[in-house]
Amino acid sequence: MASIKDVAAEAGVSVATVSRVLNDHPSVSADARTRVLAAVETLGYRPNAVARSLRTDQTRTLGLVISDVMNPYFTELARSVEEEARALGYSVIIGNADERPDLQDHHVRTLLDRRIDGLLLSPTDGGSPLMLDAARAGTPMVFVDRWIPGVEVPVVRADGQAAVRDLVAHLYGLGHRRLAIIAGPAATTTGRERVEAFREALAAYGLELPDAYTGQGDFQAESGRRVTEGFLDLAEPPEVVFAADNLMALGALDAVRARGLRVPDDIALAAFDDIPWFVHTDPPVTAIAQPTGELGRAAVRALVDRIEGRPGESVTLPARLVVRRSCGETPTPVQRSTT
Amino acid sequence: MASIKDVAAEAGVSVATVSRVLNDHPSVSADARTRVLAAVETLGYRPNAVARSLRTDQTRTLGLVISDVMNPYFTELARSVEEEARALGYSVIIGNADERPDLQDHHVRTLLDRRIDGLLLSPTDGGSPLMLDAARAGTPMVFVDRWIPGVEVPVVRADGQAAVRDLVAHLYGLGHRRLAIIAGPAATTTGRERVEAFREALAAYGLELPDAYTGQGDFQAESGRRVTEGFLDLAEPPEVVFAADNLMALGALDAVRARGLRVPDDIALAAFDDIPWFVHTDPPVTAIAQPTGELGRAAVRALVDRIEGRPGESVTLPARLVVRRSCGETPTPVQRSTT
DNA sequence: GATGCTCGTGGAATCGATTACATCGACGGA
DNA sequence: TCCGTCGATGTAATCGATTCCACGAGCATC
Repeated sequence: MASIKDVAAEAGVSVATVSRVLNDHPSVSADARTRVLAAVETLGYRPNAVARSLRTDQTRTLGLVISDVMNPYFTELARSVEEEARALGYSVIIGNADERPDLQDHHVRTLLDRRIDGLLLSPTDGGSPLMLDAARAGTPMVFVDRWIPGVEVPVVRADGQAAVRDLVAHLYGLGHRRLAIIAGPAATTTGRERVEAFREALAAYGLELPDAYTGQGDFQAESGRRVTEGFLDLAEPPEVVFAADNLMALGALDAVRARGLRVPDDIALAAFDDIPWFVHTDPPVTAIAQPTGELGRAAVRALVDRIEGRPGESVTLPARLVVRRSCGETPTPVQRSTT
Repeated sequence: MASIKDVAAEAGVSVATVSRVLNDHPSVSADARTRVLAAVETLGYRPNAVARSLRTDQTRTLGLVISDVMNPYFTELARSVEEEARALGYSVIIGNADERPDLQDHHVRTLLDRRIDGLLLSPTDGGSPLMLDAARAGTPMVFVDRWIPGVEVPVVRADGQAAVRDLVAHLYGLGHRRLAIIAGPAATTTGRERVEAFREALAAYGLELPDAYTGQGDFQAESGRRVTEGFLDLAEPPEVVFAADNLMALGALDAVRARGLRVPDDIALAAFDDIPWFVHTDPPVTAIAQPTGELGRAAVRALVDRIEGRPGESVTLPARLVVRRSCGETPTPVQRSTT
């Protein structure tokens, strides 16, 4: 592959001049410029990003470590992150942690080794020493969706509290009283928050959330299935199951179907995170939708702000309830949108 | 950030020795080794991958440019690619082309600039000059899923012909005679092949595939919706719509639902690419499943073979039909699996 | 005791860029 | 005419690693 030296030789100038042309530095003669450009053309020269990064100490690359690529929510997040980053002149390297702390650490380490300019994280757990060290060492960092309390890093997330209240109102209105939740891992903020929001919303109606109705999931489909089976085995099964993410909802659907039962007649279902397929499931699933694209874009903006020396602010956007038919037919819907 | 020089100073040896310890070169004394390791530990030193790549001319990184991350099929492919690559000691940088040739070129260019060791491509179109040049210049390359005829590059793909024949047999057996297809872009191999396989399978039953029943889609949901609406507007609409990928099937489902019609009573639906949600759609969708994980792994193995100087072979794996209920109830199923 | 290994080590070149500094010619003002 | 300034350019240092080559010590062989 042609290097800057070859271009310099071809154009009959020094490498410094070539570099100046490429980075359009002002003091270069029109003549030199055209000769260099011609040489670049004939040689098909492309600057070596590796060498450039070594010298300038910046890679114009962002690292994004997400908990699970197979989760449509995170896929969409990743997509919007890449789009916004591209618009701002950055590339993105995605690391998939698969909800495994060890994999998460692996990716953070590789990204750091590659000297990415900044890190976008949606932590799987409470934060490994590695991550904490990186934050302390001043690596530009931003948390998306999930975060780690006590770390001085901007957080970009959706607030689901109001939407969960709307959901509970909707369920109560339909006559449901025994409500259960499939929770996410307690090590994650979203895992804890969603249970808490649910519990508080129930309390407003004088309802309890007994331990038997609090299943421990891990944001993966399989756990949703397992927990739902547990619920169905109870002497008094819940009337509604609220899955804390879309994959666990899929698992719940599997479990219900495997028993030959029907949603919502035998048991109702609602989920956190809305995805296109929920419109077409049997029945369409009532869900809490996050402004995923906005979150991704805001996170990138915050991170790039940090990288380029500006403050970089936390952002919290509201989630909203999307009512469909999985909790029963609504006479007068609480519905705010049907998208 | 600590560099190799700092480690050398701390350990009281030269940088050459540090480098030897890090790359466990044989001729290093036990004493030097322990001192270096201790220094690495106290400084929290991590080798700079950028500098290393510049010197060694290898990044231990693979580029993967896929047509659309939001498509669950490609997401799964990306995931298995990353897994296998990691097992072989490589990282993966994913570029999402969103079915847009310009974006595809953008990603190929950026990846090449970063001097990735090899490129995994699922081309959106017939191949830009950039891609063709890269292939000719000897960049290790492998095509996955889709490929470009006439380019000397291994291809890893699924062969759907037999499965499409099984599908048509199934449809014919259910009494369907007017079969339509939502095709992918003619610029892609999968776009063309699936139509051809369908047409041939129909011919075996003495059926035609009229132009009116061949809708032009682009592998995105919106096009599936548009084409399906066109079909439904025909004086004699088809009895079955076969979508050439899962997103267009989603669009078709949208269109059918929007008219207040039902699958399969009013119109039957089948899709290429099976995804977990198809089990839970209303009704569950009959689909042709590719061995996605296997494809991803085989592609990585072929690419790494190329990179490391071994031949690197093309691989073709069979796809298989998964019968569900979207084409009508089956008395005696052709079904081979129900996963 | 000289010769020739092997082993451990350090010095220095190198990868391909960017950029500080030096140089040189032209030009304008005094 | 002379000097200062500015614009265009080249030389060389630098980023952080790897690796070739040289060198000295220790040891076996003859």
